[in-house]
Amino acid sequence: MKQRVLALLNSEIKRDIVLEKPRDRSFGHFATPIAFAMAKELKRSPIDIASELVELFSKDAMFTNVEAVKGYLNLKLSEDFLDEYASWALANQDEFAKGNESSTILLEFVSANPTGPLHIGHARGAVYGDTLLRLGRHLGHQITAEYYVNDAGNQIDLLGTSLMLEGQANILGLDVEYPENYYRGDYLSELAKIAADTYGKEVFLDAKKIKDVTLWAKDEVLKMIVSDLAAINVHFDTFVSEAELYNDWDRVMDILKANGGTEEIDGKQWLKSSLKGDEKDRVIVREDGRPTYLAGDIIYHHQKFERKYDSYINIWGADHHGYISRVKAAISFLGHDENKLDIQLSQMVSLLKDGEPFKMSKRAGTVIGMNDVVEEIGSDALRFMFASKKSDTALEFDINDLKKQDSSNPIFYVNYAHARIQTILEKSELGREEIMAASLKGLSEDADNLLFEAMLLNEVVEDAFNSRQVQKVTDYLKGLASTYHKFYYDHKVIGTQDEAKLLKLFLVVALSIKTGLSLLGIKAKDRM
RNA sequence: GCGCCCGUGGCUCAACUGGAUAGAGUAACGGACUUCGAAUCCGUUGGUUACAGGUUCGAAUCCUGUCGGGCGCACCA
Repeated sequence: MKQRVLALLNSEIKRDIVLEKPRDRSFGHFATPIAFAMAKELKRSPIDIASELVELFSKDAMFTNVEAVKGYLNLKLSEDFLDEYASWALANQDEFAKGNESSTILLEFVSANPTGPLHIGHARGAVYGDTLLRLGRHLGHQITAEYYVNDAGNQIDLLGTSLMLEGQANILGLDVEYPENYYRGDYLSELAKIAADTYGKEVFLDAKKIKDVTLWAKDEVLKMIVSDLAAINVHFDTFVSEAELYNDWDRVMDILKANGGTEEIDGKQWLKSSLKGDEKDRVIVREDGRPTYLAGDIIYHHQKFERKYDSYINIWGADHHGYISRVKAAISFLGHDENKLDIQLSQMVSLLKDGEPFKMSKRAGTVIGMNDVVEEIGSDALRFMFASKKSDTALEFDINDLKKQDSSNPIFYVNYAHARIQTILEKSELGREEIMAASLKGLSEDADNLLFEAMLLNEVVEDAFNSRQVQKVTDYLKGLASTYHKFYYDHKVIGTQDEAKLLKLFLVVALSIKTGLSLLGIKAKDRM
C-alpha cells in the first residue's frame, strides 16, 4: 500500500517523502510532514505549502480525502482502493506482505562454540537471526543462513580433556580432581557414557586417543546444538569449519602482506588494524607460528567476500563488540568493502531467580540450557518474547516468570485473536465463496480501521528488516490482536446484515496474524 | 583509565530513526457474560523521558558535559 501511495506522491514531489501512520486515525490513513521540509527550502510557510499539495492530490482515485492540518498533509485512502487490495490479498495468500527485493545476503548467526549445549543467551541470538532471515526472505532477499563452527583451539582441547576426566571419574570410578576452568555438566556425563560404549572404557586412560575422542565429542556436541535449534524452528543452510580454514592461511596472509596490512615484530605477525580505526594492532601469528583466533576470522571473512554476496550480516554476542573494528580492518586490508558487512549485536540476557541475579557458568555446569526453557514454556512463547525485545539492549527476566503459561504471555493474546476468527467462521453458515464475494466497501469507521491495520504487514516487515529491529513485528501483532479483540467485543457478526462483509474483514485479519507469526517462526493456532 | 551499548510510569518494554497530546503489557483499584470463546473488553491511578546546557519551526531521539548501569579492553574462543 505504502509503495503505491509513495509512488503517487513522488510523481509530483521529487524528494524523499516520509509517510507516517498518524496516531489518531481521524488524521487519515497516512500522513506526511513533507511540507515542513519543503518550507525550509522554499522559505515559505509549511501551512501554505500543505494547502497547495491538497489541491494536487485530492482528485486522485486512491484517496477519498486529502487535507492539510497544521502543516501536515493527511491522506485518507478510498474504499475502492482498500477493497481491491484486500480482495487481492485473500486470493493470493502466499504473496501477502511480500516484497520485490532480490539481493543476496549471507547471514551468520549463533556460531556458538561446540563445547557445550546452547544456553539462554545463545537462544536470543538464534531467535533474532532466524527472525531476520524469515523477514528478509519474505521481502525477496536471497539469504544464506550460516553457522561458523569454532572447532579449533584451546576451547576444543579443553572439551576433550574435560571428557577424559569425566570418563575417569564417572565411568571408571577413579578419584579425579577437576581443574577450575574445565567443563562440567550433564551433557558431559552423557557423552562419556556414549564414548565408553563406542570406544571402550579404557579410552579415558589412553593419552594417544585423546585427539580422536575430542573430534568425536565436538561433532556430538554440534549435533546436539543443531537439534536444539531445530526445536525452536531455527535451521542453517551451511556450516563452516574453522579448523579447515587454516589450509588457506598462507594465501590470505600473502594478500594481507602485499596490501601492507601486516608487520613482523618480535617474531610475531601483527595486523596493523590501528591504521583502520582499531585501538591497537593485533597479533595474528604467534612466535611459534600458530595463528591466533583472529586469523581464523580473517580467513573466514575473506572467503565470505570471495563468495560474492551483495551484503553480509553477522549477529554477534555483545561481548564481542571489541572485535568489530579489527575484523573490519582486516576486510579492508584484503581489498573488500567493509561497509557491506553489517554486524548486529545481541545483548546479554541476564537471569533472575526469585528476584535475585542468577549467575551462569558453562564451566561450573550451572547453565540454564536453552532446551530447558523450551521444555518449560515452549518454542512459541520463547520466540515471541525474545523477538519482542530490541536486540541491542540488555534483557532481564525472571526464570519463574517464564514458567508461567497464562494470559500475561503476549503470544497467547495474539493466538487467541486468530483462534477466535476460526471459531466464528465455523459458526457462520456462510461458505467461503459467499464471504469472498462480499464487498468491503461501506464499512463502519472502526471496521475500516481494523481492515487498514491488518493490511499494513508489508510495511511493518520492511521496516523491521531494514532497521534490523524485529520487535516491530511483535508490536504490530499485539496491536492488531488488540484492535481485533476490541472490535469483536463491540460488534455482533453472525446473523447481522453485514455478516459476509465482516467475515471477509476477519479473514484479512487472520491472514495478517498467521503470516506475521510465521515470520516469527511460530505457527498460528486455530484453537487454544 | 580507555572504548562500545544503554538510562523512558512501581516492574518489563515501545515510540514510524527529528514530527502532532511519550504509548502498550504487567501490577493496583473499579466496572462489563441470558449474547459469535470473559484466555476478552472498558475505566481510574501512575511521566520534568537520569541531570544540565546547546542545535531548530519541533528533541526521548542529534551535539557537549555530569551522574548511574552493563559489556569489553588476550598471543582464550
